[in-house]
Amino acid sequence: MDPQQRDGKGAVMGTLGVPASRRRAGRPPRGLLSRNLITDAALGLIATHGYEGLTMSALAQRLRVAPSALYNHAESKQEVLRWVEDQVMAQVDFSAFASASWDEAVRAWAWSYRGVFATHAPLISVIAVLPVTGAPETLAMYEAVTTGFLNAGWQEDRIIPAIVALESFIFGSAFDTAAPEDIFESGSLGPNYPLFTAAVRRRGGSQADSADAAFTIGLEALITGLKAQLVD
Amino acid sequence: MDPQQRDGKGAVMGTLGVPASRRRAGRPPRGLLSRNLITDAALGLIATHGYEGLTMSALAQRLRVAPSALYNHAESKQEVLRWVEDQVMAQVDFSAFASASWDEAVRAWAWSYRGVFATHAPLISVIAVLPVTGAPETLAMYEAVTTGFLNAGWQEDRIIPAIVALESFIFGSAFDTAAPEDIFESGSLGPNYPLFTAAVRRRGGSQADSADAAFTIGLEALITGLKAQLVD
DNA sequence: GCCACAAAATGAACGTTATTCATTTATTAG
DNA sequence: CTAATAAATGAATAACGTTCATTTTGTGGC
Repeated sequence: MDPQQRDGKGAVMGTLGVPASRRRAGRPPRGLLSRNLITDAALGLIATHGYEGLTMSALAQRLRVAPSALYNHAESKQEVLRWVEDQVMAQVDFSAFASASWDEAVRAWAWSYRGVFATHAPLISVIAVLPVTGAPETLAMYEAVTTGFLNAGWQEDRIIPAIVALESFIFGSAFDTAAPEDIFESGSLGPNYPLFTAAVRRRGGSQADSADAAFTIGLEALITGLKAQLVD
Repeated sequence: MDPQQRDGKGAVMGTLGVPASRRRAGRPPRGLLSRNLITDAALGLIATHGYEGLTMSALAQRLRVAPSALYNHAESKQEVLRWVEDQVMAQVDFSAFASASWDEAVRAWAWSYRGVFATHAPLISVIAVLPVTGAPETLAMYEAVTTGFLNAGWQEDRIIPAIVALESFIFGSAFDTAAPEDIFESGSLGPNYPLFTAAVRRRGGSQADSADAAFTIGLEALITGLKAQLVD
């Protein structure tokens, strides 16, 4: 797609044509790349072309640079992904922990968290396993959430497991938002599974509605259940 | 790795060496491939070399066949992955729904489910979005779970959302089991986030223990919370 | 029993992808 | 001023999924 973006013809040109200015090799007077520039370009690419569109070549093209130039700044694509991850995490709104009740804060935070990662599902498998070391935005979120839990009277040793449990549910739910309308359609095999098929039919509404309903039910259950564990 | 599995030397050979019998082109007398053979080989490959090891070339090599031969049976690698998926789903134990109480059944099923997908994490992003159409093992599980919910007195229209909520938590938790020991180690940034850092320190034990603890807390909270929603 | 056609294999391509390396140029430290 | 380093290009590479022409074999209809 998009045959030759730069110019064409190996000819030296310049005799007539528009700039076309292919940069010659060698360090340029002023740097063309930086961690921030790369991260922003990656986020832009993801926004317009999705995660399949995020290739090192496309990234380089968007930055008007050769692909190999990226490797002077990032060790690998994985590292770029890590930068993106922290930026994405910064979009999660945890402000409610500073003001609202524990219930309300968890609710607001969880909805925001799921919303953000619904559009960044491919990051989930990376994030879920990635140390937070060197991810300041992520750490800032955890600090705020921890504070909220402490203020609500949570025991210190129960906080991290509770956060992990909530996050697990949020991540799983983020995947669910991308599920197609017919995910539970059993097709020709349907009659073999009558109770399930009937239950699926009772659950009306669009897929977005279904995903929201499941998230609501699960989140409220978690909030209730966690609070119950708190008192004993 | 494994330099030349087939033979070596372009020479015709046969004058002395062992069989080595490189199959000549053309349809063989008896078929060498089938959906089942391919699925089993894929599962074997995953078991020994993980999901990074599951390539079409490796699959072909294990089946002693040229890579292109696979495409006479599977449309794509994605399709092979779908076959694998249904086989993996068959490993989930949902038998408790036939005998135990709702609480006990959900508990047993969820632990089994998480255990299975902890070793098949790369499948999660596929499964979570894949229609169940034509996946009999998956459907059998849903039918059994639905039955268990009905017997426990659940309203038909609340069952699917509840299952989806539980699954979301299970999938997210499966990712968590693969997290490294130091996932919450804030490193040099630590002092900036004192409450979080302290809470992390209070959570002792290995990563496996931590993951189990978070899963226990979340699952018990979900069970409690869902039951609470049931009565109102 | 022949014959056309479909099915199933090989092996040689192809287009992407991430990544590496030699080379060139510019900035910066001593 | 000079040596080292940083940052770009462009060519090359290996791996991966996939396609295609070709060959051989099985099969169903006359």
